[in-house]
Amino acid sequence: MTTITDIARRLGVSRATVSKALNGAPDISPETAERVRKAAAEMDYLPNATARTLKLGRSNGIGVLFVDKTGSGLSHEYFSRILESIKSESEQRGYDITLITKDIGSFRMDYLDHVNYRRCDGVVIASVDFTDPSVIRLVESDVPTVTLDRIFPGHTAIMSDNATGMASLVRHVYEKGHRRIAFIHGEDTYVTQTRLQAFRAACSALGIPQPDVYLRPGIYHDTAASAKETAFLMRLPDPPTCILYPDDYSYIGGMNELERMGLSVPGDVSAAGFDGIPLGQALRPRLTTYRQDTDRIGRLAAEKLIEEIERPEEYVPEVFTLPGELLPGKTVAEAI
Amino acid sequence: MTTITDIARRLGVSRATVSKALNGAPDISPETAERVRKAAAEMDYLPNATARTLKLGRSNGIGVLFVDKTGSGLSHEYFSRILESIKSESEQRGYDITLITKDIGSFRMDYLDHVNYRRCDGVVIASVDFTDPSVIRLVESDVPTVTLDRIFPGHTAIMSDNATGMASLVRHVYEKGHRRIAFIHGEDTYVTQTRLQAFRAACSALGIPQPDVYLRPGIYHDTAASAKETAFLMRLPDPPTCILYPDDYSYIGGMNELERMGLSVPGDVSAAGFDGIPLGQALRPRLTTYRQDTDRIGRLAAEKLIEEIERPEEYVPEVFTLPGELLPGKTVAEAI
DNA sequence: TTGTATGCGTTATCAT
DNA sequence: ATGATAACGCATACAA
Repeated sequence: MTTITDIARRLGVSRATVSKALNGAPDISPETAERVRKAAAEMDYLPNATARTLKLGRSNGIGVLFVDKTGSGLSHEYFSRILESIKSESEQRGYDITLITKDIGSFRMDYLDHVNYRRCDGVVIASVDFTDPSVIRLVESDVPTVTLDRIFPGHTAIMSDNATGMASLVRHVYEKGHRRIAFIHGEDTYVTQTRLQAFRAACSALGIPQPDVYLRPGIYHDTAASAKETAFLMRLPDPPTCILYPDDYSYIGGMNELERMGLSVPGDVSAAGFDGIPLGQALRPRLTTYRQDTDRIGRLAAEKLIEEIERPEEYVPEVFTLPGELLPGKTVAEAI
Repeated sequence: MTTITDIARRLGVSRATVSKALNGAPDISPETAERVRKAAAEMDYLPNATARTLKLGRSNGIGVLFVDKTGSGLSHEYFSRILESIKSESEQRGYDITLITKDIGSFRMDYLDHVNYRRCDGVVIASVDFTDPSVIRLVESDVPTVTLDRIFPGHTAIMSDNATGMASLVRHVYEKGHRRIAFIHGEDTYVTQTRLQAFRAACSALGIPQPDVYLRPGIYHDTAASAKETAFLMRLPDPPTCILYPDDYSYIGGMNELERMGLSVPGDVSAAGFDGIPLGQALRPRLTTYRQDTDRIGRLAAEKLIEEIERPEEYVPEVFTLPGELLPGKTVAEAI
């Protein structure tokens, strides 16, 4: 672990000189700068992030907050893909990633405490309960934050285009001839509200009837809940001809339930998911769904967060809505 | 951000006293200790990890190295589940997690450099190319490491029981009557070698013929490679009646290829995967596979790593082999 | 029992 | 152009 002091000693110069040379300060002679750089390379010098952070109050690290209420956490394919893209974009820009949590060890802390404890320069907030006071406290602190799929006034948010996604799904199944469309939606979140609203608007615009009983409360990423609601829907006197699921993964629950009931997709009933994860595309019949652009979502989140960190004065918070694309599969048949 | 100095000032004591009181030093009077603790709580004091790390040379943070050659990285369900369990176990024990990479920003560094840069107390190494010199350098350094699915002499390794897994799969399909069993294996890694060896041993023990042409080189988590090898196998004059895939995910490639060829699973050919991820269990027919215990693997890795960090003298490296379980699905039919 | 002094590695200010 | 010095927040050896 060679330090700046080692280099200074070897070259017979002061530590200040070495530091300046390494950081490209203008008041160092080109020859000295070169000597220092050469020595640093030879001695495998690497700055100590800890010392630097202590001195500068900046860590060159960002925190990522990922708490999935269903407990599936990182293993939720949609979010792990986003994490992956946040990570690679951050690295390129010189930041590494720390996973943020509550209550690390015996320390009782909330998210903001953890962020301060590690001096994270900013945080990407994804997949959390946005009503959690700890989350609110973090967002309202002066730590730069970027939220995913949730808007906080005065902050940057990256939104997957849920409204357009839902609208295009409804239009798609409408064009296939469906008029009795049920929607199993996720628990009450901003995303869910957006989708519900878009669902209703699209149905109205197309003149599709909207019986209340076709709107079922499911849970994201929860196959049991979808199974239950699927059973409920199909036992209705007037069952839907198409069911929209909260997400691709939860469709599995419905799929299995339908099989149990002796119903085939899309022979007896059509279905569509949301997310566009590989899982859905691997199913047979291939799932009709709306693909969210996880790669761009993650990259943009990291990019904007780092912009805010590095140029706080010029930074203007914005809401970005990223389009996805309809992925027509084989689970929506022409309705009779 | 209140510091130890703020507390000292408010209480009219020295910073040393505050520090000692907070750390439960024995040479502080109970009353003083109590006063300090109370003030700290009131002032929302939280230690600054950076300063502490600089002083102590320990960060209370561990690094996690996760590089998937196929580029799927964290989005590989098997690994993201392990990461999730490493994370929750570490948190409980007072450590948080930094994702380790090469070349962060303009700094050219390898894994060990990154670990030193952040002063990680230890590293869990998973899913990497273990022949990469950067990985070797990290393992051979004196940073405590725990590897997953790969043994390095003198280090702790957590092994999923690949040998038993492969053996039980072979036995299972044998009992279903299969004698022409092909194995599409992953790229050449320790895990692959273990499975290949177990496959051969099991076949020998059961008296199953092993034509070389039934042993195909696939790639983990790569559907295209499995598709290609599947096509090859099924065009053989004497095609197998059962194909074992590198993992559940890559089976998808084979499944789709078989469908394209007009062959049904398990009607025309049987198949099995490896991993036991939800994806496989969601498929219809449900995939026969061997489930690896991601939860225990991750927890044990974190537990052992932290033991080594905290009690380096007493620590004895060990190799742990964690059993999984056969998950009989519907993709292996009784052979004629 | 408490306080003083020192240093961890770095950078920034101010002299020289 | 270079160097001496202080400071970031904390913990510890040693002094009082």
